[in-house]
Amino acid sequence: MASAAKTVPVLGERLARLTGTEAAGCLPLYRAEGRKLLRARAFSLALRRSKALADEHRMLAAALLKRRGELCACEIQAATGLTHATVSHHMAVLTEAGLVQARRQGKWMYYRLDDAARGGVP
Amino acid sequence: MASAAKTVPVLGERLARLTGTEAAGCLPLYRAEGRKLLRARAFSLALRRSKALADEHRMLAAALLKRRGELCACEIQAATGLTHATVSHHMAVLTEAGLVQARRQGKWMYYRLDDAARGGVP
DNA sequence: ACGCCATGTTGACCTGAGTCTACATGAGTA
DNA sequence: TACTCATGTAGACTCAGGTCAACATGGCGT
Repeated sequence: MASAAKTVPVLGERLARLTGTEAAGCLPLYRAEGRKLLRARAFSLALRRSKALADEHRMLAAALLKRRGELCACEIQAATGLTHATVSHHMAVLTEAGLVQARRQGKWMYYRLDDAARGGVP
Repeated sequence: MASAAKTVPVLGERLARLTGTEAAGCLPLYRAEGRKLLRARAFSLALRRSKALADEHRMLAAALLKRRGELCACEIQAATGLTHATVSHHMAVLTEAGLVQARRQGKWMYYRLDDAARGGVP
């Protein structure tokens, strides 16, 4: 891009002035540190969990599970006022993020909060 | 809606069968518990924080701040590879959520992670 | 005062995600 | 086996939000 070719050297000079290092080398150093963090396993796990709890209804379901211990899908549907399809979608997101464990008993599906996820849920 | 008028009584019967309570009364009970949780201050705070960390670049900025202690806006820009406008927007979101504190020194703007926010950031 | 530089703000665009209806699946039951 | 019920899945729609270019603000030096 033309914008990248224009802004990047300027930013490099600013960083060189700020850190006292060589202008050509300091910019890739910052980028490398950022990319390394993005690839870390702990990073992607924390991001998945934050994204899973970044919805009002999912956070509500998690908070209910924290209080009640275990709830049926239809109970969560009643508490949230959503369609059963939407509830199923939300619970799948929470389960895939490792925040909720699902258990099937006959026709009913029971969910409970994973112990590792109690922090972050009010 | 016609859908609400149709699905709500059925759901009430299911819940009554599940909990052993009266069909007419148990559905509003679940809804009331949900609404009460949604209004709680701790709930909205936790939701704001999760939403603030539910973005790859904001989580990256928070993780960098956790390691470096304090960073200039242009350093975060270099590490994320974003425009300065986008970085400013993200840092405002983190600041409003109470996860990051901003400090102005001359022309530069320094950010650092709030102590209460270290959990949840990898 | 004037100009430069680092950052904040605005407006528009566009992708992603929450939501619903409709249909599919799977478990219990007659 | 056929029927019913609870839940999962697919596709479409809609809107919040991430992104950038352009402009505005505010601090420092000359």
